[in-house]
Amino acid sequence: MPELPEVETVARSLAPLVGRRILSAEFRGLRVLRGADPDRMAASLQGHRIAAIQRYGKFILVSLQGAGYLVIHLGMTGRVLLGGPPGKHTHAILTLDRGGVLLYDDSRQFGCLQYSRELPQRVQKLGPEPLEVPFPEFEAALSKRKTRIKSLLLNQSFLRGIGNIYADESLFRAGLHPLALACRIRGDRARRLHRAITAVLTEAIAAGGSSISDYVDAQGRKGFFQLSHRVYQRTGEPCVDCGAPIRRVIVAQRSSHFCPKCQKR
DNA sequence: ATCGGTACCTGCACGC
DNA sequence: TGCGTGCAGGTACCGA
Repeated sequence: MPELPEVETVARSLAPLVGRRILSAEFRGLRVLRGADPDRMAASLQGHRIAAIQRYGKFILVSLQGAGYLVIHLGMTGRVLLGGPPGKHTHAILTLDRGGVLLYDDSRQFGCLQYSRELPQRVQKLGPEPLEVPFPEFEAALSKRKTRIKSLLLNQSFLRGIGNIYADESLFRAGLHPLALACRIRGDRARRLHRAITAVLTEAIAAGGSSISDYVDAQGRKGFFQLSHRVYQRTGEPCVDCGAPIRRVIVAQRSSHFCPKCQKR
């Protein structure tokens, strides 16, 4: 499900939980706890009030008043839902005051929930926010990487929050081939990429993200940015700009969709 | 220090 | 109907 725009949408939809108290926590699927003890985790959460909920890259940070963080990553299929009956893939149930219930669902279990006093290492070492990184810093970072641009955009220590959809869509808008070498993208081409990333992410957030299969926010609402995808999962369909069939190649073990005419190395 | 390749899971669409 | 295959928004870890 979740890249920056989807996680941002989910985090925003959790806003009604700020100020509420966690009465209890129950964990079923233990894989999403990544080895943490479910009883200790529940004890760490119990009784604390939610001070803030924010997105950080693809993570959701739930700040507990004076008591650390509940750190949530949605993986590929994670969903956070306010209320509703628990299902086959419900791994966590948080009971809140005033009758609130927060469920964590995740069929593939690539996501995780973690309690931590400080921000965990893997969160701290993420790169800058794509919507905040200034162009000179972005260009300088590009110049130091010998890898292909598609791989680099997926690397969370380069920028935090971009995933497969928005990498492909950004490269299309910038007119850059996914296999282009990052260190050779300079000047005008770098500028175009920086602008494309900003535009794509901003538009996607405004659309509530992309609902590819069953992604919904915490209140069950779908996003509609999938209607604006120009290359992602459009293999064989005509390019919206030139009509050439969109092609698919594997880069960094992930599908890359691009227009062979509009996107140059 | 940086790369690419592999592993981890379940569900779905497709062809036979 | 059922089975095998390939594919899917993710990251962690390994060895080169």
